[in-house]
Amino acid sequence: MTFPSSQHTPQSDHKITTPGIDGITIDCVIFGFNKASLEVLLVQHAEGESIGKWGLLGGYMKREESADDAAHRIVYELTSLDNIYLEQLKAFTNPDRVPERRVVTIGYYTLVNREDYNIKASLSVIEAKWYKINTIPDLIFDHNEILKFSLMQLRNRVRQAPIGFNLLPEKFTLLQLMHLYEEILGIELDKSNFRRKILHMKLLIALDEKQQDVSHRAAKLYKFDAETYKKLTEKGLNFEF
Amino acid sequence: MTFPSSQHTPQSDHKITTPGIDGITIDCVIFGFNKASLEVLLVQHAEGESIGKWGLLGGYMKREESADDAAHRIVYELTSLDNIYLEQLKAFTNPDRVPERRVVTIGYYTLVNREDYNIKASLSVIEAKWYKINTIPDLIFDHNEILKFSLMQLRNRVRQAPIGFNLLPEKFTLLQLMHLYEEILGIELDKSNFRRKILHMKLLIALDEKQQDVSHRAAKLYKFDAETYKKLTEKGLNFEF
DNA sequence: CCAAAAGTGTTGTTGATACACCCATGT
DNA sequence: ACATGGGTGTATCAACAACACTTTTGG
Repeated sequence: MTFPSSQHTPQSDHKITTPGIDGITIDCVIFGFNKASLEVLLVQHAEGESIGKWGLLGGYMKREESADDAAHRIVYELTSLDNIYLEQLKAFTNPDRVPERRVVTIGYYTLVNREDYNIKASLSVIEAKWYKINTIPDLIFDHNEILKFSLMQLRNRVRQAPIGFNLLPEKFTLLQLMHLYEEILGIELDKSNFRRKILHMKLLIALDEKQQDVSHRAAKLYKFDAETYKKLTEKGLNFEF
Repeated sequence: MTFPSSQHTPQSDHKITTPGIDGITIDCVIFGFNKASLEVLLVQHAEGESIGKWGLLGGYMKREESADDAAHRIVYELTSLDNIYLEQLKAFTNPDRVPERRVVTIGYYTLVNREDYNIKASLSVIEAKWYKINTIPDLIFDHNEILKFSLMQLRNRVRQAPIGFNLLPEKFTLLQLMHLYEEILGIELDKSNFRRKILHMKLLIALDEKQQDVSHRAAKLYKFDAETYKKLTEKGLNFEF
């Protein structure tokens, strides 16, 4: 937008029509997939007024970084995960979302492969723990709302683009992938129809490997084909199940 | 998120790790539909450093209002439009999106019926003008980017929910609706197939009225059926064309 | 041999697509 | 009469759902 004349900028005058904001934070919903459950990484904070309470991983956005950069940094500081799938949800701006102060938060969600992940001791975090998404406790501030929104967003996005792969190890079986979709979308899928549909998309590369140490017929392993995805992504892609 | 210990809050210390932000603004992409064209309302600002330049309608978010409230207020102040369809896009946070100051903006888009609309003289706006979306000039700051993002979002949302109706008068013909979709999505549709599909959805109420003063066979008028939409919306709805 | 999951095949139904055609009305 | 858009009907094809079936492997 355009700024009012200079004597009304937030810098020169904090008290008039635009008293400004006390701060902008980033809060990040970290999704993981374990066995057959969609889970979220929550943290218990070590300092501040919300000490001991569970909440999303968050932090301040610095003046010289974008929100995307801030989100990547904050996730990296805790998990050492790099190059992860990360997407902005929206800004949460309810004036009383945080008591006392006027703090706007920009919500993010990320999809991580739990095998890669490795919690670091962090200055501001006592503990971090994965929660199944149907057993989420009461969280600080509006974090339950942010989480709910992120789930909606995840369910929508997962139907339109193959982002679900980010939750799986590099090599996976078709049924693992199917269970992932079933869990995220909360529906049941037909094995046969799922195979046909997903293989038709040409998004998977069949590997010359099979599962090891399973007490039943070993399934073929596949990996996601990022190349052909790029080609397909331009003309749209239907992921409905 | 959780705050660091009190001596590090943005209030008590502006210079440490979280120097904060100079302000949060709202910028709003106002879409309208005229004849067969999708258009956007742009404004020319009367004051500030960007005087005379075209940009999106924007303004500051006040301390005591949410971003949604601010967006509604800002649109109302210019157009007197109330109860309009309005949706947040995302926060735009590039550190140098605005020179000199660190200003984050929360983008919105709205769909308005151009028949209802009535520009008001506004303190901060010299002029407002509708631009066809393929003839958008260079805008201030990152407003071209915001506009581009809003178009993407509009194209996605319009396939999933019947929000397009907000761009039309209350009573409309099937071909008007079809042209709207053609224009937004940039595709050609088959008249016959479109009719079948849209009427099958039961989202339209056929009125006992016809077009007036047209130099060809008058078309039946329809209106959007908000009731059955609510019922359908819970179990999802496919708007693909 | 049995349990458990992997993987294949078949069939009916639905819905999208492409087109051809007739209808009403103002000039 | 003809141009313009309104409106109907139909044949073809691809996608999907439902479900029955066979295969492999460990215990």
